Amino acid sequence: MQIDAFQALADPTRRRIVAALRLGERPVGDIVREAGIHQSGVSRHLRILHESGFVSMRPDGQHRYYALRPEPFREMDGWLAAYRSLWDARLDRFAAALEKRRRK
Amino acid sequence: MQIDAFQALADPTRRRIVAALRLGERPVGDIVREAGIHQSGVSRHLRILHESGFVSMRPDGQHRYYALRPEPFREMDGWLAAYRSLWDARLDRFAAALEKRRRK
DNA sequence: CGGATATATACATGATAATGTATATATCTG
DNA sequence: CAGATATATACATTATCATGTATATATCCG
Repeated sequence: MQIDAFQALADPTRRRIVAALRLGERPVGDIVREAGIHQSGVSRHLRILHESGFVSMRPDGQHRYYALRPEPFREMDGWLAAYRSLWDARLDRFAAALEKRRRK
Repeated sequence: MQIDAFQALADPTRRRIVAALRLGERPVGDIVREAGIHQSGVSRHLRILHESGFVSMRPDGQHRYYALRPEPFREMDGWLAAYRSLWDARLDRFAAALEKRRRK
């Protein structure tokens, strides 16, 4: 994996692609229509999203279906968790409770 | 504000700086010691973090104290929320409901 | 005032990254 | 097999970015 989750999301076009996959898997052609850049660029962005774990790929004939994968989102959420007390005291308490529960 | 929260966090050194501020405000000198790059680089990173809303600055004599601000973290959490059903078990039922709906 | 300390900025440089065009590869259809 | 369609990749170009060195600015202290 060449680049990390944060770097993968740094590019706005990649975030648009990720958003386009929110409702389920899509073939590249669909994504190109929403991305606003050339097909070759979308293909490269998809490779980066794949390498960084954000998407899976399922070939089907001449199509390739891309779909979101949960891991990097979990990772980002884990990173955010360390700062959650900064802005939401209630959530912090909730997280502590969850943590306690998980350890039982 | 020139760059967005995702771009601000894309750089590992900036994430190290953010981490160094987790326990409260620090003067630049402290941060330089933890950042692993030259003072001028830290200063530039702090400017970027400031412009993207991640840090506040409080001058005090010849020192400048930087501290984390909550807004961009909230923003990131809001972004993540749209994908939470992907991976958060508590939201599984919600996701299933959405899926069912989409197929109709 | 004058030197020391803390921080920011200008400049040059090397690295990385996003993009389009053109082309390659694979698969489908007749 | 031949053309059409879907996707990926090579290449060139341009823009952005991280970094160090050197210097500027501001504040402190004697």
